[in-house]
This record gives sequence, C-alpha cells and structure tokens, in this order.
Amino acid sequence: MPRWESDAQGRLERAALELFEKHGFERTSVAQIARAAGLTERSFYRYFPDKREVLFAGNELEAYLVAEVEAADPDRTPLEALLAAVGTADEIFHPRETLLRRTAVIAASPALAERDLNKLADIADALVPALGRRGVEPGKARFVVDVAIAISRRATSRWLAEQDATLSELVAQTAAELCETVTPPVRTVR
Amino acid sequence: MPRWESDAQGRLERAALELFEKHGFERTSVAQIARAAGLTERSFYRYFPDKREVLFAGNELEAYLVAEVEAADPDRTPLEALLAAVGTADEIFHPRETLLRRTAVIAASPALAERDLNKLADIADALVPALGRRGVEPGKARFVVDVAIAISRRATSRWLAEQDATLSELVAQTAAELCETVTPPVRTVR
DNA sequence: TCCTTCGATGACAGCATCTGTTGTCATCGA
DNA sequence: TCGATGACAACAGATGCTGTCATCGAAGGA
Repeated sequence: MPRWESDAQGRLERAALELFEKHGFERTSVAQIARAAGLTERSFYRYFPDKREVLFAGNELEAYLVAEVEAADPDRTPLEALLAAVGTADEIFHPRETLLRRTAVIAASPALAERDLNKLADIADALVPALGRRGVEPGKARFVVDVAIAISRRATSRWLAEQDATLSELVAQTAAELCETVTPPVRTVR
Repeated sequence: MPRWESDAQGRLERAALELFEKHGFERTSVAQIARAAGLTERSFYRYFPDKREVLFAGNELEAYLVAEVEAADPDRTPLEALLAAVGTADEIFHPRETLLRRTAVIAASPALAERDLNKLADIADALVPALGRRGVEPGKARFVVDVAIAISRRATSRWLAEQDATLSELVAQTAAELCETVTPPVRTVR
C-alpha cells in the first residue's frame, strides 16, 4: 500500500483546470489547487515551476513536430514539411473535449494567454534548428516557421469551428489562400 | 518650484532600463527602481501596472500602424497596406540606440520576452479590426496580419543587422521571398 | 492673505507567488 | 537489517502587487 496516492501531477492538473473553470485563474490560489489534490502548496512547486505552467506541462506537440519535420522527405520544401507535420499533429494529441475546456480557460485570463503565446514561440524556436538540419539558413528558417504558424493558426481555428473537415485538408486550403494573398489574381473591372 | 521633480514616469523608465542592464530583470526589485528614480515602490505601481510594463509603456507603434492602415489607398491589397505601414513605422519611433539596449534586455529575460510577444499580439489584435474596416472578413484579416508580422520580423531583424538598407526596402524584399517560398521556382537538375 | 480644494505622493498593512531548507516517513536494494 | 533514495510536509522569508488613508504643496478664489 503506497503512502501517497499516485499521479500527483495529474491530480494537480485536473484540480487546477476545474478550479480555473469555476472561479477563474486569478481568483484561485496555488494553495487551493494543492489542497484539492491532497497536497501542500510547496509540493505544487515541485511539479510546476509556476502557477500558470500547470496548464502547459509537457511538450509532446513540440517533440512531435520536430520529429516529423526531421523525418520528412528531403525533397520537400521546408514549408511543405512544416505544413505536413502540422496537418497531422493536432488530431493526435488533445482529445477535442479537454482541448476546448483548456482553450476557454486560457482565453479568459490574460496571464494564461500570455503563457500560451510563449509556448507557441517555444515550439517555433525548436522548429528553427530542425529546419536548419535540413540545410535551411537560420534567418530564413525562422521566417518559414512564422509563416507556417500563421497558416496553422488559421487552419486550426477553422477546424475547431467546422468539425467535418480534416485538419490537413484545412491546412492545404489555407496554404492556397496564402498564394492568392501574396500574388492576388488579376482584378477584372465589372 | 514644483514639489517633485517632473517626468516621474520617464525617470522610472530610464532607471529601470539601466538597472536591468546592470543586474538583470529578475535580480532588480521594484523598490530599487523606485529608489533610483527618487520615488517609493508604491508610486511605481501608480505609473505601471506591473514590473515588466516599465519597458513597454505607450503604444505609439500600435496607434501609428492602425492609422496608416486605415488611411491607406483603398485599391491596395490588405497585405500591401500592412506592409507599407510596417515599412515606414520602425524608423519613426525608437532611436536605434535605445531600441538595441531594450532588445538586449528583453532577450535576456524570459519574463520580458513573454511580455514582448504579448505586446506584438496586442498590435495584431488592433490591426484585425482596422482591416475589417477595409472590408476584410475577420478570420482572413487575422491571417493576413499574422503573415505581415512574419514578414515584418524578418525584415526588422535584417534591418538591425545591416544598417545600410531601408526598412521598407527590406520589407519589399522579404515579401518577394515569401512568394518564392510559397510557390517555389521550378527546380532544374544540375 | 487666508482658505479650500485637488492631485501627487508617502506610509503602512496585507495577501499571494515563489524559493530555500530541513525533517520525516516509506520503499528499494544489498 | 541498514543505508540510500524519493516523495512529501513544515517553516521561514523575499518579492510582487493592492487597498487605504494621511500628508504636503500648488492653484485658485474670496
């Protein structure tokens, strides 16, 4: 018989999500979260470096994208490799339901939105050297990653709205939209 | 004779920048900044909502970009309007010297980098409705703004490195680079 | 000249986040 | 059986940030 319940970290994460949903991020203290998980405030900080991080632990998405990009066909354009990785990523992680709960909580708190942006930037920072290993110069790699993220954001937002389309379909569609945006079709006077 | 020295906010900003350069962001306390500016800690929070904001006060850039976009020629593509605004913006504000100091301090602290990203996101959020007033649908507007920001980041980074080129030149050049990236030129086997 | 009002600031108290340190108990392996 | 390790609690403390009230000087009118 173990002295402590197992999965302390998971218990903290679930308790935090529920408390944030119920009372908001700012109005729930770390001590409350820890108590709800049967731990002390100090133990919380053993698992998470700060209060916000309880919603952002783990970087499976980053690892997945980096791995996919590095494993991609060398004949592919850097942008193609990134978009292919993005297209298959979001369906793998995050059961849609908790993804929606998390998104709502994050959108409701500026502090959490801030951290969310930072996590996206971390993914971008990890993707740049991955492209470098494919022979892309760093400045260019950063640029391509930024463009891929712009496409990914538009595609993901559509994916959350209309549930019938595949993410990779929407990514391809958005990439085509980018082409039109950059080189607009000839305007005909009507 | 005024009871207090004038420009308390400016004194706080200058003192903060110097202390951050000297000791780092985390290792300088709000009380230190206030003391260096001849004020108390409490007064600091009257001017800035939090410690990080002392480096980010004012949103002249956001206001400028929004104004430029709204005043742009209606015949211009949304992306063209954004890029034209960006091309003329960064030279107007920020004497290059303090911009470099600020950038170095921000890059040295994760907390400040986080806030910096957030400020960029705020500018993006302000630009989306500005494009909306030009008749662009919101989702699309967000996308175009993200792309413009990607271009702007690459161009600005080049502008800081090579000092001889104009920002607007670099923006145009980077936009061309985007065209090639999206629709890569036909590869010839050598 | 006196008085009133007003705005900027100081002084102080208080809560929350986050850190360092130490002690305690189970579990594991020798 | 014993020492090492790991998981946690307990306590103390620095710092960020907020609420509240007193204070001082300036500006303006009577």
